Parts: sequence; structure tokens; C-alpha cells
Amino acid sequence: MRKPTEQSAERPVPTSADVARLAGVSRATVSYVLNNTAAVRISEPTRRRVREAAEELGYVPHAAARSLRAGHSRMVLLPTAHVPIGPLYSQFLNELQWALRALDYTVVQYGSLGLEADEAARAWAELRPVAVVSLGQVQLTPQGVEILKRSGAKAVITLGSQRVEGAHALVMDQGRVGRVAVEHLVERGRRRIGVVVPEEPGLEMFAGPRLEGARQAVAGTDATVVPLPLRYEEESANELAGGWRERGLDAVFAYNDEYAMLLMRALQDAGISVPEETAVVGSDDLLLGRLLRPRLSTVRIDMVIGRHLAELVDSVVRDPQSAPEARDLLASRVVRRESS
Amino acid sequence: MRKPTEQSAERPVPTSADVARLAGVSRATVSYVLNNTAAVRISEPTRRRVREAAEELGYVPHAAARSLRAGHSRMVLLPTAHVPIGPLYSQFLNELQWALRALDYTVVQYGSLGLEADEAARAWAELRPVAVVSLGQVQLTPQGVEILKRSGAKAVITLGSQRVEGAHALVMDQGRVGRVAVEHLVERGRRRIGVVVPEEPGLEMFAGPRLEGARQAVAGTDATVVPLPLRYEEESANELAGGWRERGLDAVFAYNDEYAMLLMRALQDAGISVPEETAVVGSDDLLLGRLLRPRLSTVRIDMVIGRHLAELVDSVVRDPQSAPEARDLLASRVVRRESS
DNA sequence: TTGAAAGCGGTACCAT
DNA sequence: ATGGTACCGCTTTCAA
Repeated sequence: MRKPTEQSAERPVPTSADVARLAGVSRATVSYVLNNTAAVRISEPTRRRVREAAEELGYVPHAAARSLRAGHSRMVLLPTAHVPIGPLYSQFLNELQWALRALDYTVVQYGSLGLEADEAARAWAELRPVAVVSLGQVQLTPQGVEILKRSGAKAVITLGSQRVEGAHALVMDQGRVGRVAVEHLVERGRRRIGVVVPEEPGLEMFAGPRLEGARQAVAGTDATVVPLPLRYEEESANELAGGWRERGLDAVFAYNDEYAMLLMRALQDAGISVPEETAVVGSDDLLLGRLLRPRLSTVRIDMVIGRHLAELVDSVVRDPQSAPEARDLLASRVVRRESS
Repeated sequence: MRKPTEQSAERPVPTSADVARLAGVSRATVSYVLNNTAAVRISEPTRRRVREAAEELGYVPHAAARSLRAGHSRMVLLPTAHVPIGPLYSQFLNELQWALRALDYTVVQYGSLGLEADEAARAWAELRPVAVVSLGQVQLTPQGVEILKRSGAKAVITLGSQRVEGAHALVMDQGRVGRVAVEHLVERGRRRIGVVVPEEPGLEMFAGPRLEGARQAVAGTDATVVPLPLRYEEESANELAGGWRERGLDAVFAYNDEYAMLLMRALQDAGISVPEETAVVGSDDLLLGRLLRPRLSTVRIDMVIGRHLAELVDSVVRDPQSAPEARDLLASRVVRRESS
């Protein structure tokens, strides 16, 4: 039985030298044993003594020292910021982390909320990650990319709507979400189509392209698109629903299912029938949307596969020239239910 | 104009020695200037030359080397895993990160999905964080805590239902959520009270205590509690609703608002009126719950303030004895709407 | 005001 | 089969 933890506060952190001393060998040997270095043969008894010494001391290698010596790390840095993320996104994030760990990378999310683009890039660069995968929550500039690469990052990959010079871009064509939604509404005979644009910060990078896609969908038809600012609050939705008839709208693409549910309720409370008077389409295919009456039509988004992206990261790390500069990885299709 | 990025792949990462050479000074001087070391006076012209050289080379200090030399880091590690997190949680997380950064800590989330408890603790320990704040998504054992402390972590703080020996515990009394919900139902005259227990993995640590709290609420009354396993799928909810009358239940605490919405819809589809025949209470006070008819009653949970926790982390780091060992930081109260 | 040099904790080359 | 040792990038005495 050992003394309680208060004492351990004083006890210095054990190093490989401590392990070596206890095992009666050199630091080199400790390193060989604990890393199973293939190029060198260590006798079984020695191996055991080293392992036991390490165990006894509670030795854990110092990642910083290791990567300092090695001249590189296997850290993949994922910048994060406050974006109201849905199940799609968080599932993807977990897939990605899992897949990267399987490839022996250390995955670290770096909360970068409130940092300026280049300031953030410097902060990341200090950690000398071998790769940075920006999920598009934090804006990355060409200078930022340059800083990272100068600091040894082999791969800088952006996953978002817009491309950044110097970075590998996985274009998630958010515009397509808006386009298929509105194409669907046009096919259903709708002509005056509202498109909800959330006012919450952090959503612009999704909302803008979706609105743009909606506009593309009506180009060459006699339908028109009307942007509809909306806060995610009942009051805001009621206000919007209040002036609905004056705007003469007969359909709305509501950004996503949550905004759609909010707006649909407000419309119904204002006496506007769905889908007869106004059709409603959301996106993300949330389970909750299926519980409404009428059931909510939605755009189902198939996110990039995490494993796929992990492999891309790995291949770019191994050979920066290897991978294509840009790809589109966002399949979207409408799931019609009852609200459209 | 510089050459495109392909070349920079070859260019070695600039070090403080490179800056020193370019500025025509020693590495020591570079360090003094860039860190604004107060104990030493450097002439203004020299400072300028150093700064310009650093700028020109795109120099970014190497965090690992710095903390290796310093013997400590200011990294706070937050283990994360796949828990379907709501807006409450993610807001809290962002508050915490923001507050810690304001206190000059580097906050890093470490995705630990699928790692065993002690395996995870070792992985974290390799990074030599000065503090680990476990949000309860990854189980921490006393051995894990010991490993971390031996590796120099000044503060190991757990935020969860159960306490771990050696760690500072911020007890989030999930039991209380179940207790107030069921107390409310008892007060409203209900006697056979179902408690939804989600079958999704990762939720046990919330679901268990909530059920336990529900049991406490009926102790000493003539009401009873019935655990109801439920998957977050329509089919599962319909099954549960199908056998509802045979169970003779007149109320249900549905774990949270999402499960509540799912179940309430299934109950209504099965011809069971809410709240007349069965009362329903969720938790988290989601906006969407207010859109249903009847409006969903819920338990509003006031999470710990991020800034508060950040200050606790800081004070424990500065003096491990300073802070109280445990506190309860989860206020919960029922918001009655129409479903109960 | 500035520089030389030691040392943080590992790893890997070169001897032995 | 093992040990000695240089070195990774940076900070910080101590001397000049």
C-alpha cells in the first residue's frame, strides 16, 4: 500500500533515466525495450527488469521530448469553435478521430473560439502538428496555411464551402443542399419560395451557400427565391409567420429541420396550412422531424465518411503531392414526407 | 513574392537559432526579445532587428521544446468521447474553453472514444498536461488519476455523477434531475410512473443516476417507478407505447426532451391521451419541446458556469490543497407546461 | 547589453 | 547484447 496522493505532488515525475537506474541498465536500453526497437536485440531477462521498473515507477514517456528528438509528431489538430452541431456532424467527427487513431495519429481538438485567423494558426503551429484538418468552423487564410506549413505541417486540409490557397480542400458543397431542396419545391409546382437564413453567428458559412444554391435552382424558371432572416426563437418565428401572406410565399426551405420545425409550428398557429398553402422543407433528416404532423420533408445529407478523410490525411502526410487538390464529398437528396 | 508552397515542404522549419543568425545576435537575445523578458534590458534597435528577422522567417516557437525546458506546460486536457451532446453541454464546453484561455491555458480536447480507462490515462499523461478535466464521458479510475498525477498533472477534476478517489470531484447530481421530475409527477397525483432508460451506449452514466433519483422520489409514497428501456427510434417507441395500457402507467419521465418527444408521439398515435391518461416530462428544456401540442413539461438544468470551473482549475493548479474536494453544481427545476 | 553553455527527456548512432 | 553520447529547440543562469 502506498501513501495517499498528497505526497505524489512532491515526488518528481519519473523519467527514463529513473527507470534505467532502477533496472540497472542504460537509458538506451530502456528506450529499446519500451519501444520494441526491432533493430536491436535485448535479452529477455533484461526486458523483464526494464518493464518491471517502468511499471513500478509508473513511468509514462514524455511526448514532447520524444517528438522534439524525432523532429516530427503524429499529432493531427482539429480546430473547433462554437457551432451548434447536429448529430451528423458529431458522428462524423467521432468517425474521423477513431479512424485517425487507428492509423496511429494522436488527435487533438483545439478550441479556437474567438481567435483571429492568423493568431489561431500560430497557436496551432506552436504544437507542431503533422496535419491540421479544419472543419470549416474557424476561418483559415492563405497566410495561416503558410504559417502551418512553415512549421512543419505536412497536410493542411479544409473541409468547407470555400477553398483556401495552399490547403487541400474537401469541398462540402452546401449550395447543393439548397439547390436540391428548392428544385424539389419547384417541381412540386411552387413559385414564391422563401429560404430561411439563420441569424445565429457561426452559421453563415452554411447558410450563405445554401441560399446561393437555392437561387441557382430557380434560375431559368419562373419561380423566385426570397431570403428570410430568422432567429432560433419562437418570437422570431411568429413574427415571420405573421407577415407571411403579405409576402405571397407558397413554399419555404427552412435551412434545417430544427428551423423548419420552429417555422412550421408558427405557420400553423398563424392559420397557414402546410403543405396546402405553404410547403416546408428542412434538412438533416432528424428523427424529430418525422414526429410532426404533417411529417417534415427534408434533405438527407450524406456526410463524408470519417475513415475516408482519415486515409486522405494519411496519404497527404506521407506524400504531400499524392492527393488530389479538391474533391466534393457531400451527397444530398430530398426525402419527401408530408410537408411538401 | 515568394515561391509557391511546394518548396516550403523542403525548407526546414525555422528555429530561434535561424532568427538569431539573421538578426546577428545570440539565441539568448532572441528568447529575451520574443518573450519580453522583464529581467533583462535589450536595446530598442536590437529588439527591432530580432522581431523583423522572426517575422521574415515566419518563426513560430516550438511549444514542446519550450515546455520541456520549462519543466511544465499550461495545457489543460479535456477528454471527449461520443456522447450525443445537447446545446447545454456544448455551450458549457465553450464557456469553459474560453475562460481557461483567458487564464492563459492551452485547452486541448483529446478524443478518447474506445480507449480503456487506464490506457486513456496513459495517453493523456504522455502530453504532460498541467490539468485534466474529465467531463464524465470517459470513465476515470483511481489508478488513472494516480498515473496522471505521477506525470505531473497538478489538477485532475471530474465532472460527473460519481466521484473518483484522488480527483477533485464536481458532482453533477444527475439523480436530482430524475428526483425533481418524479416528485413533480407524484404531486400531480400520478402513481405508476415510468422512467425511460435509453439503450444508446454512453448514456448509462446519466440514465442510471436519474433512475435512482426517481426511485428516491417515490420512497415513502404509494407511487412506484418502472424502468422503461427505449432506443431512440420510432419502432422502439411504438413498441413501448403498444404495451402501455397493460403496464397501467399514468406518467413517464422520459430521460430528456428528445426521448420525451419521441415517446409522446408514439403514445398519441396509440390513442393514449397526454396528459389526461399519461403525463410526460422530459428534461433540458429544448425549444422544440415547446412546439408540441401539448407543450412538453421539462426539467430545466442549470449547468455549471464555465468560468467558475475555469477558476477552480486555476486555483487547484496553483495550490492543489486550495480547493474543496467536492461540490454539487447542478441546479434543476421543473418547468411545467402542458404535458403533465 | 549581450553571449556561451548547460540541461529539460527522449532516441539512435557508434562503440564495445 | 548493451552503454556512451550527441542532439532535437528553447530558456536561463552566469560571465563578459
